[in-house]
Amino acid sequence: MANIREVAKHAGVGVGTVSRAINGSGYVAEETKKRILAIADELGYNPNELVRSLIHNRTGIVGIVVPDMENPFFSKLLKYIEIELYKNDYKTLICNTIGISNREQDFIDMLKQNVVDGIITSAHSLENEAYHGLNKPVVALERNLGPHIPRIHSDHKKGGRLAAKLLLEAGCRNVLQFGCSFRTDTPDNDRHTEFRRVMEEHGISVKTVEKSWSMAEYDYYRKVMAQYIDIYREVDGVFSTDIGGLYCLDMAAHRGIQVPGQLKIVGYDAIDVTRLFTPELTSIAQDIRGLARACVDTMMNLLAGKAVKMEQVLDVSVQRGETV
Amino acid sequence: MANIREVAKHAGVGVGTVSRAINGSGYVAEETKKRILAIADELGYNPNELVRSLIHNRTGIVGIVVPDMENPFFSKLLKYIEIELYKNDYKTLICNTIGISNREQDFIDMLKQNVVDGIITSAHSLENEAYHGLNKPVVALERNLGPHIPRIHSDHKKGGRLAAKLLLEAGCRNVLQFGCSFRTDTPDNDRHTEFRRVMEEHGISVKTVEKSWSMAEYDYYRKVMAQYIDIYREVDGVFSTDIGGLYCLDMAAHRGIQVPGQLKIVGYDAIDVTRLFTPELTSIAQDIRGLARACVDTMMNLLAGKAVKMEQVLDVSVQRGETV
DNA sequence: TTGTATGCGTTATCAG
DNA sequence: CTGATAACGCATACAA
Repeated sequence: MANIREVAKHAGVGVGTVSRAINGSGYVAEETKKRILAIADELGYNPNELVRSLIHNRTGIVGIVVPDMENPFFSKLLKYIEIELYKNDYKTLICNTIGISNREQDFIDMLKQNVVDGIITSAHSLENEAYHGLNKPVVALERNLGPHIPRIHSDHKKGGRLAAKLLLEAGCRNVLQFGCSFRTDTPDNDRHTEFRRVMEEHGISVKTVEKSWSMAEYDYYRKVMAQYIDIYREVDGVFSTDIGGLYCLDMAAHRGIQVPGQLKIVGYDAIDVTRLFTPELTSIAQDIRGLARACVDTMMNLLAGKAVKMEQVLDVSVQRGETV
Repeated sequence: MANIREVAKHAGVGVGTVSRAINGSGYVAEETKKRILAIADELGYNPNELVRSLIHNRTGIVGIVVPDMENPFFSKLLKYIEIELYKNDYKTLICNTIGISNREQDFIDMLKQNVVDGIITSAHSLENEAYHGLNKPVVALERNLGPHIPRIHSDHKKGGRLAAKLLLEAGCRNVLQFGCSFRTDTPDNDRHTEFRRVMEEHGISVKTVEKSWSMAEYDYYRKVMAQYIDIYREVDGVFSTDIGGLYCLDMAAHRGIQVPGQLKIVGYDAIDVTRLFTPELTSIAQDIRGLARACVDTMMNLLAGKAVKMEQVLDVSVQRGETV
C-alpha cells in the first residue's frame, strides 16, 4: 500500500503538494497536478481515511442501536435510516441488543472513543444515566433518555385511540390487548393506556396482557395465544402488535373462529406482510420513513452544532384491512 | 476530552507510563498504576480508538453488503452475522445496495482506505473485476467473485431437487416457477435449473418466469400474480421465493382456488412468517445461522492470515407445511 | 520501573 | 505556486 510520501517521492514533489492535488484544495499547477494524479493512480494510492478522521475528528459513522433487527418494523427502520445517512455522506454501524446485556454500553463507549460520531438508539437495555454527561450527539427513537436528549416517536396516544375507535365502532364488548414490556417508560406504551382509557370511557372492559412477540418462537407463542383465548372466552376484540395479531388470526383459523365475524383484530405497525394475509390485518401504521428521516435530520443538526427540537411526534394512521 | 498527555501531567508521570497502565502492558508499579487509573477516571479519559486503529492498522469493523435488508432473509442473516462478529470482537457496518448504484463500490473503497478490515458481500450490483487486485479480506455470500475469493452458499441444487420432488409426489403436471434475476450467474439460480431438469426428466412441463419479489409493492405484485395465473390456466404447481409463494396463496384465497387441492405451492427460504399463514407454506429452508457463522469464521481466518476453504456449501431442508 | 523519542499517514500552516 | 514542518493522540522501543 503506497502512502502519500511515496507518491511525493515518485512525482518529485513535497507531500503537501500531493495532498492538495488529491483533495483539490489550495493552489497547485495544472501541470504538476496532472502528473501527481497519474502517479497516484499508477501506484494505486489510497488516502488513509483513518488519518483523515483523526485530523478532522470525524469518522463519518453513526451508530444505530435496535433491540432486534429481525423484527420487520426495525429492519425497515434500519433500511431507511441507512439510506438517509448515506444521502448525508454518513455510514451506518449497527448493534442488536437483544439477548446480549452490554451491547448498548459498548456503543456508548465507541462514541467516547471517537469510533462513531453519534448514536441513534431505540433500545431499552440501559438506564438513562448511561447517557448523561456524554457530550456527544445522541438521538432517542421511541425512547426517553432525559430532558437534554432529543426524542422522536410516533403519536402512540393517537394510535391507541384509533384502535379503540375501530373496535368500538365494530361493536366489541370484551377486548384483550397485548403489550410489550410495560416496565420501561417508553412512548409506545402510551397506546395501551390510551386504548384502555377510551374503551373504559365507553364502558367496555379491557384485559391487558404483557407478552413479547417474536415470529421465530412459533410453537411457543401459538400455544400461549390459544391459552389466553381459552381463559378469556368472551373476548370479541384484540389489540396487539402485528405479530401478535397474526398469531391470533392463525389461532382463529385453526379453531374455526370467524374473523371479523366473531373476533375482531387490530394490529400495530402495519408491517408489509400483513397485507398478504386473508383476511388482511387491520392495523395502525407508523410512518417509518418519516421516523428515519427525522432521526437522521436531527442527528445532522446535532453534528453541525445547530439547535434541534427536543421532541418530534409523527402521525399514525389506520391501515384498512378486513379483520375489523 | 482529556487526552493521554493531560493524564500524564496530572499524575506527574510520562505518557508511556500512562499508556502501559491503561493497557496493562509492560511494567508499571502497582502504586503508580492505581494513581494513574484514578486520575484517568477522574478526568474522564477515553483512549482514542482512531489512533489505536491507525497504529495497529485495524479498525475492528467488518462491512456487510446486502441487496435489501428489509427482506426477511437478509434481515435475519444480518442479525446473525452481527452476533457472530460481536463474539469475535468486531463491529458491523452495513450497506444496502438496492436502488443506489455505487454503494458497493463505496464499500470497496472503504476497504482500500482502511475504514473496514474486511467485507462480506451478497450483492450483485458490480462486476467481479471490482474485487480484483484488492488484497484484502473479502467473503462472497451467495455469489461468485472469482477463484481467489472464498464463497459460501446453500446447496441450491439440492433445494431445487427437493422442491421438484415435493411437487412431483403431489402429482403436479403443469408447474410454474418464479425466479429472480437470471442474468447474474449466482449460486441460488441453480435451484431453478435443477428444478426444471428434474421435472422434465419426469415429463412435466415447466414454465419459468423472472420476477423480483418485494413485499412492499403489494398492489403491483398482486396484479402480476393474477395475470400469470390467468395466462397459465392449467398450472397446478408453483415454485417461488416465499414472498412470491405468499402472493400466490393470497391470490388463490381471493379466487377461491383450493390450496393444496387445486394448486400446490413450494416456497424458498422458509422465512418465519410463512408458518403464520393458513395453510402454512411448504418451503425449502436455508441454514441462515450456519451461513452467518461460516461467513464470519471465514472472515476471521482471512484476517488472521490463515488458509480458508474456497467454497463452503450448506445444507438445505424441507419445511413441511400445508401447501403441497 | 520509568521517561523520552519516534512513528503511524495525513492535513494545515507558513515561510519561501 | 511549492515544500518543510508541526500537529492529531497514542503505542512502543530504547535509554536511563
